[in-house]
Amino acid sequence: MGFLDKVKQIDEYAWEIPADAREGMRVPGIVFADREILEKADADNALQQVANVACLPGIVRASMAMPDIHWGYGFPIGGVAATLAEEGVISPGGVGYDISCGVRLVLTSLGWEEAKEKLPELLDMLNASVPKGLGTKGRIHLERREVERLMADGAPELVARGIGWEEDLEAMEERGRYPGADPSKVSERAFARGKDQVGTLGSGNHFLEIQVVEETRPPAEKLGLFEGQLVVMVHSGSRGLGHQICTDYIDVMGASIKKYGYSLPDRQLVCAPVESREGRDYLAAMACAANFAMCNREAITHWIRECFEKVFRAGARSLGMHVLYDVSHNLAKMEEHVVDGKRLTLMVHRKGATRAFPGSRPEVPDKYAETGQPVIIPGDMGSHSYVLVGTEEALEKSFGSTCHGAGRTMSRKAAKKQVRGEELKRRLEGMGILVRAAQLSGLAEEAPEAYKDVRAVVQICEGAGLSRRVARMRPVAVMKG
DNA sequence: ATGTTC
Repeated sequence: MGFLDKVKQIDEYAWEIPADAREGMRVPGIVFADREILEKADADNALQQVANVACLPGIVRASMAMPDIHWGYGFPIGGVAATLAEEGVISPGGVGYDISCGVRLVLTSLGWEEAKEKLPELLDMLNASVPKGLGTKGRIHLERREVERLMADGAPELVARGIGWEEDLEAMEERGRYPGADPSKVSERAFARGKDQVGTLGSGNHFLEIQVVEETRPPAEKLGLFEGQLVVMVHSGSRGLGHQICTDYIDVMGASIKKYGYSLPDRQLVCAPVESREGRDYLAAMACAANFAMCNREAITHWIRECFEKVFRAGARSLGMHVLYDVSHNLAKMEEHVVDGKRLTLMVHRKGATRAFPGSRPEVPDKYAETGQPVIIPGDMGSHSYVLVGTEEALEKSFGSTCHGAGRTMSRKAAKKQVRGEELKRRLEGMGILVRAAQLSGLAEEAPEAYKDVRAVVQICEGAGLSRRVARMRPVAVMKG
């Protein structure tokens, strides 16, 4: 606490923590927020974390945070930090425990009016088809070598096995294959935790939701979105695999920190040079988790399509079940950016922040060259979700990044104490939202009141120019671990 | 987020 008096307002939605706010800061902090969010972030010690991250070796321009900022391990959730690829560091805490946690949106050509009668049947079938909850095993059983291939080669390998469609790859970052993955850098323990978890939802804030598109604006039509449309949102990550990889490399880098002579304000910021044995090994393992997470969401998509085919008695292709896009909001990526007029190769850490590139970037699929990259923003259970698109302004202001969701405002523990799962389920059903939860206590942790207002978060991102709203969806059915 | 304190 106590950073608020040092913060300077830059414009309506941007605040600067000057580089002299604490010892060791190499760059300022920039937080995209309104006053209310800023004050909460300070009370949460998250502003302090923004300032801490500004001390990382090789960080450029600023340590940033999106309006869904809240306290996290070392780095704030909602944080963006770019370090020089040659002289800077990579830090597992800047990616997070759930490596490549992300969201995808599966479209349909169905209108809500024609589909709503089938909703309970559909939800029950999805509930029976997609494994969920803590410690869950999946339906795909693979030999060790096969899992290694998924980690090394990503979603194309899964598609080659008949799970998912070839065209889905165009709707995934890196075409479903994060480069540089090396399964030999993944520990046996990480391997053991992840190997049976391909195609599982998980728990916590991970969910599968059926939603109805409520309001659209251009270029919605170009993205295949229309008002009244039934869509499916999937939020999941790399499960036990990513968690263990993060744990392993926090240990590895904790042991090597002295060797590199870094003095950091928080032990949780452990890191190693991008160009070091430890840094390269982490990135090779992180890439495995990224590929695993994309395969996870792709396998879940496969079962979603199967359920729709059974319930609507039509092929998934004729039901228009294309993937709009699959975003990862916990990842570090090597990207080129212009900083102070110089083109630099940077390691961009996004932790609870989403890449939001304009169509001009080579990373964006050709089909989105005109519209910009779709960004999928889940709200909390009782509220809306959004489709945004990336902007040129985001590239200039935030290394092409925007928010990732509403952001917690209450700890899981506090939410559990305050909300009863049974009551919440009834409340949501009273709002016309069907609920299937593996555990009612898990539902309570994710209660709407434990989150910020996603509308405000998205509005700030748009107001700051970091992305533009294209569609708003309301949930009609939610499935949680 | 997470075989929820190996």
